[in-house]
Amino acid sequence: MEENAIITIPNASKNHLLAALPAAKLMRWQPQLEAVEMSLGQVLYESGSALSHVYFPTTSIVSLLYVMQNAQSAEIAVVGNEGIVGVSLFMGGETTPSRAVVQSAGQGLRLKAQLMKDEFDRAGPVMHLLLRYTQALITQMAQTAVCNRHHALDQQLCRWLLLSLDRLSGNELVMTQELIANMLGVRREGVTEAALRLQHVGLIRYSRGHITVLDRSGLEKRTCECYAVVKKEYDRLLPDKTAT
Amino acid sequence: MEENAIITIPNASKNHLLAALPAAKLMRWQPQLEAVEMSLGQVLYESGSALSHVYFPTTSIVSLLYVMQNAQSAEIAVVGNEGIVGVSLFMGGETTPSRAVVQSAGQGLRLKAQLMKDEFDRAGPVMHLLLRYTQALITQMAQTAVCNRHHALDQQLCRWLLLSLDRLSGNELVMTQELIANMLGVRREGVTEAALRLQHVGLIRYSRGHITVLDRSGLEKRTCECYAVVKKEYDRLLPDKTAT
DNA sequence: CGTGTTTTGTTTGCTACCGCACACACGGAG
DNA sequence: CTCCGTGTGTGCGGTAGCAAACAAAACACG
Repeated sequence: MEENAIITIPNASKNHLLAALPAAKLMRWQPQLEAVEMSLGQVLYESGSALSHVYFPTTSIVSLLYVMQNAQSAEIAVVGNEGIVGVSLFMGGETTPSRAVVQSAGQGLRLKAQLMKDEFDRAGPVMHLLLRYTQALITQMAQTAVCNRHHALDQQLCRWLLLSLDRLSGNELVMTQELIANMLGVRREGVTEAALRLQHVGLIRYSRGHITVLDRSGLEKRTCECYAVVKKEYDRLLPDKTAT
Repeated sequence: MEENAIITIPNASKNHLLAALPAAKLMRWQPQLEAVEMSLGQVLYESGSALSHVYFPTTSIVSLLYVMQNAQSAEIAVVGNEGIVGVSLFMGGETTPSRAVVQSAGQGLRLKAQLMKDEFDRAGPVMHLLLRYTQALITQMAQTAVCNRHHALDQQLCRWLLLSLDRLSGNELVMTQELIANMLGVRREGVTEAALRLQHVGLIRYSRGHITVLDRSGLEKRTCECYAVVKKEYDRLLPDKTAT
């Protein structure tokens, strides 16, 4: 269960949420923040199980997804270096019906559940920051519902690529079509066809689990409004402090 | 804009959230709670606009829905006498990209935005109650996304009827198929066909905007797991105080 | 170098839902 | 009673995504 390799360099705050903390607060947290390596497919928490830690991804991406009784799945939201995994901890429910899975391997930091709760219950700026993040997450979920209802697979794939890209640096994703299909809750063949279409118009290049985005603005043109709605809401609720 | 008829009987707390407040707290709130009549189709808040009040439905149902640029829509979640409309107020974002529309006419209570914020910022039991409610709402949204992805219209209709029924008393809904179609984000004809199927097996009776549920447990058997997941989460996070 | 595995590409029906067009039918207003 | 508006039922062709089966690459490794 505790298979995370502990890294000795507590890779400061490449996580935007941590970076947005008051400097003094962050200093106080440093000793408690534990750097962890997150491997592809690793489950951070299971549906209905209590959380031992909250996670702050830095170079990894985590998917929140619901797995149905018949093993079909659908992504609810995605969390990367802009956020935190485990909001149900401070929201008061302790558990959720969804599962958190590492979708793109990389590093992150984690904090013991009790410490997170104590800090939240101080009801200071940290709490308000976390709540604003949670609202952004809510918007992402809402838009996922809309997108699932109305938009074609091509557009959804573009949205998904863009959301993932925003949460990593670089323009390459390590991700098989099979994996993407699980996230989007569609057939793998459907993803193959959609990806081929994107490839033929020169937006991406695909090769055995490696996607290179060649034309980001082209993707933005091709996707549905859902991406922009979500992006705008994250930018509004969590302005980038490093820009000041 | 202020078209709500003010009722003189401040119909105490048929709203479960209000009922779950500490008695002393509720007493203090009473003078500030304004009873309002909510009419079918009334918009409580518009996408992106600031909230003047939060609403506690008592005998009404409110849909949170997203309206796309091309005027298609999809319901994100539904709020009735178990909840509150306007969580973005205390979550800190002030606005959301969705719209709140009265889906079933009836009464409710409302509270001025500033009062709600002040109370929330006390960081006491009220805050924790509201956050637990918000988490339940999150689950509903997540499950809406899953349902939109994977389940057939018949099952979604059952889920929707049950969710609405849980938020009202009685076994009748006043609701045209056109309206339901807008909520589910499907064609009106699709709803007609699904409703006919439910009618033929004796689960409901439909007549010009009036749906009578004849066999509730039959609906529960026919719907997808999404309904149970959401119901269970509401029950878990917001245990019914009147039962004690 | 060959063999097995993983990942991607292709094909053939099939079904649920869409978009459109139109028929009907109930019920209130005159 | 008749008319008209709002709801509801139906039929038709079109299509996106499904399910299943299979082919073909790319790679990994003995």
